[in-house]
Amino acid sequence: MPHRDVVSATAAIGALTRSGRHRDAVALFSGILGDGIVPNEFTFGTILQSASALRDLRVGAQLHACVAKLGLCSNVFVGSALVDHYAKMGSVREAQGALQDTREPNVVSYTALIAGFLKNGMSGDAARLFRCMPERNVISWNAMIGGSSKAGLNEEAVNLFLEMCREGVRPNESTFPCLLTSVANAGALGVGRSIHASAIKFLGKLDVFAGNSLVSFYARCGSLDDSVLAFKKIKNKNVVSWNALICGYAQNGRGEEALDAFRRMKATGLKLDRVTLLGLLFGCNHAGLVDEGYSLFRTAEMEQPGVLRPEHYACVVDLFSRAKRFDDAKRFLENLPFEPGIGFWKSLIGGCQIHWNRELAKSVAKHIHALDPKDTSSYILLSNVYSAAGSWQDVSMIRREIKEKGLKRITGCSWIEVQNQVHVFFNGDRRHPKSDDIYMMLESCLNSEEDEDCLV
DNA sequence: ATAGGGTTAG
Repeated sequence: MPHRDVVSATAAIGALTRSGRHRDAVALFSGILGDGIVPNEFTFGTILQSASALRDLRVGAQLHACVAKLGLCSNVFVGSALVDHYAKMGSVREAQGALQDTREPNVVSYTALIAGFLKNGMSGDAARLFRCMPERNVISWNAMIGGSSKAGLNEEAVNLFLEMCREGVRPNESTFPCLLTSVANAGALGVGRSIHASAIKFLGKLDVFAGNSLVSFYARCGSLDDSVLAFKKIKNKNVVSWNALICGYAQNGRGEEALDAFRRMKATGLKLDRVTLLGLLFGCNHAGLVDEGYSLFRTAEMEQPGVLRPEHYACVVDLFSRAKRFDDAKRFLENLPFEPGIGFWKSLIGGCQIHWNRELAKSVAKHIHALDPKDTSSYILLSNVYSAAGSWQDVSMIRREIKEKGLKRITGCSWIEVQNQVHVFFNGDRRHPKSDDIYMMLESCLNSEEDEDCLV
């Protein structure tokens, strides 16, 4: 059916965009141009979304040219759609240009650019623009909170949320998913509990998005009971809800419970996806359920080969090598349907470390250094294998090599939350204000442990 | 009889 006017054509394009048929939307747009119908600002608003979804800069540029020819660049509606498109494509400069072309940019235009800044690692620019934009609504706050959270600025995300509440802006259901993820990243159980309470206060009931992040948040903070409780409260559980639960069990070393949750998930008629499988394999890994894990992998390989990704194969290598089944690991590695990346060899060398397999570790380290001469962790792992095996000469050789090549190791850290304050510690860290007391306590703990050993 | 910015699981 041909579209006679721009209104019905725009409606048809919009329907295609919303149902994810982006190629068809673009084709229909070209069609109506051919029919001599002149698109309006709403037409561009919807078709630019399809261009973003297709990640097609060429289509975007053609649309922009078309906008310019029609003299619509200064239109605020078209302008914000262009800003959004360029921001989503990672072309921040063009997004800024589109905002400058807009005669009277509004809260939507600014929010689109702020989201673009954050997505492209320009959080400073995002914050500056956010502070000076003429008007802010809940969506702009959500963009800042979500963007900061995704950029790893967890504390910033929480502070923004508090500030938003102080300014009297009511959070909505989109505020909480990212915020809870940030709090989980920070491991701040107490802060998360208050945010949970505030979500209930503002929203009454939580939707599946907030519910899912809550399940994951509690699990990642080690509070599995609360995680299960949050899971039970979700009305329309989807695969993400189950994944949050399964991964929570897996991360806390509860492999059997992860498997059991998976059985219940299947009973509801849901199929596993790549995250489910990853969580299950991870859970089996940490609980030593080698055969169970491998059989899950094989089943998925037969029934849903589409979900398999290199990281699943890497998990299987991990599974075998942790269990000291190096022959199985090597055979599996030799039969991969793709070239193994560096992570595969790292899995294997990790197992070598646990089981003191010096010879295998040496040959695996060669593979790793061939793929990435700057990889520090494999040097460290290799030196750990040597020191576990008592080959001190090899250890000092590796240490010298690390030093000569100027490699930096990424230091692991741990943290603890006390009264809503998260305290972070690195190895040998003395920066904490109560460092002396902490080390004194640590000494006395270590000493009493020794005493116990003596008694035994 | 059309519409724009923000959301979950590893």
